[in-house]
Amino acid sequence: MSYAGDVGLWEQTRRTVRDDIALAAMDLVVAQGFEATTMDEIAAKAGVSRRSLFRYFGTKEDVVLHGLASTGEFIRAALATRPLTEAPWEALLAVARSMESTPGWDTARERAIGRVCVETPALRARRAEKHAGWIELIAPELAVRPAAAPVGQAAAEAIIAAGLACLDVATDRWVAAEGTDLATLLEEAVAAVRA
Amino acid sequence: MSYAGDVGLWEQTRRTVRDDIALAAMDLVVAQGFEATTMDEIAAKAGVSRRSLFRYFGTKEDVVLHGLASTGEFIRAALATRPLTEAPWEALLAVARSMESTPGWDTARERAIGRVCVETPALRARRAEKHAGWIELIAPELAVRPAAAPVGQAAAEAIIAAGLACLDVATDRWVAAEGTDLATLLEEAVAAVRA
DNA sequence: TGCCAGTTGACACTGAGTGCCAACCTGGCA
DNA sequence: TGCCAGGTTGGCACTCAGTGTCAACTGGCA
Repeated sequence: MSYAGDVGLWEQTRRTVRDDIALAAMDLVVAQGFEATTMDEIAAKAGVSRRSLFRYFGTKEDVVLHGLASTGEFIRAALATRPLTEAPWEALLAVARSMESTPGWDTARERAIGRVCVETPALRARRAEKHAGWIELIAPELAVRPAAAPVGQAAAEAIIAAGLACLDVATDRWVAAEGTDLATLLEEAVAAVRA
Repeated sequence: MSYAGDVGLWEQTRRTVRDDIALAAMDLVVAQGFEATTMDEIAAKAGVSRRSLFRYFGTKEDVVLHGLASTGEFIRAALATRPLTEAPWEALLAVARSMESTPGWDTARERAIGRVCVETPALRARRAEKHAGWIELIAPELAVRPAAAPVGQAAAEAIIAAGLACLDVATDRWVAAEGTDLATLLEEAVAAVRA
């Protein structure tokens, strides 16, 4: 297991280039929309060849959703730090609340991504696909809690899937209405589901 | 509001052609996989031009997921027949149980679609997209129940989103393991979420 | 200086999806 | 019967996402 920093100069450079590309792409997409932005434009703006762009990101959706790449692992890691006695839903909500105050969290950027997702079916779909990947990643971490009465793998998957569904509903509302914060909307959605 | 039959000869013919295309596509996809099947092959097998195929179905995913086209409306209509005193989750589960015994339900076909979805990210994504569309369709119907204590639109959306997430988890397990029926797996998932 | 491994950019190709247009029904009307 | 109007079909050309291939480049190392 390694920390983010000790991966050599090559990997470090690659990450910087990835971030630059994602940033350039976001500018273009916010300005002209996702469909109207071509990979050629993104490549040109990022100062990289079209072919290299496709080596950094497999699909156009992935460029815009770059910010979500490490979120699944973040949630899993954050979940591992919660006390084992905590029940699944409480642990998940605690992790969600902690995200907004984590270093690297950028509310404006998240909202921009959310907005683009709302108006672009292809991005919503890809985001859902990423969420599906998180389920398998997080479920084992959730299944062992609470230590006294562990839930099964199937139950853990269902809870996480439902939680992410609540997150999607909350995000839609968060993007649409200025003012309320995301964590509150998420808690309301979860409360409705558990009622 | 009109019944399925009274839509004129043209529309009837179109529907038949659509069904034929979807059937032909399913044969090819089950045999060779989704990615390896081209729209040209589907068009050829269905005896229609490539251009017309794209007029019947906007995307390749839609051809395979044709069976889900009317499911959202089916759920909404079935929900409308449930007693208004029933609580949201109970009404939804009752509708789900009723689906397997509805005319037109084909377990083998549903399982085949589920199997293809499991192994094809693009199809999972498109299916999730369809589910998202159902939420807006069904939420108003759910929000008015139970009549004594109606839930808000936001709460209704959260419940449906969570229910569909449970359905996805249940479907994955249903496809993977022969034997158990889908309704039972769904009930287990919902029970885990509500615990 | 020359070798090695990984990266880059150019080119060509496949396949999804779209706009356009001419040919073709089909039902209504003189 | 013949003609007209609206909608359907199929062919053609096009854009764009995504992939395979290969030659040229780059930094580290003996």
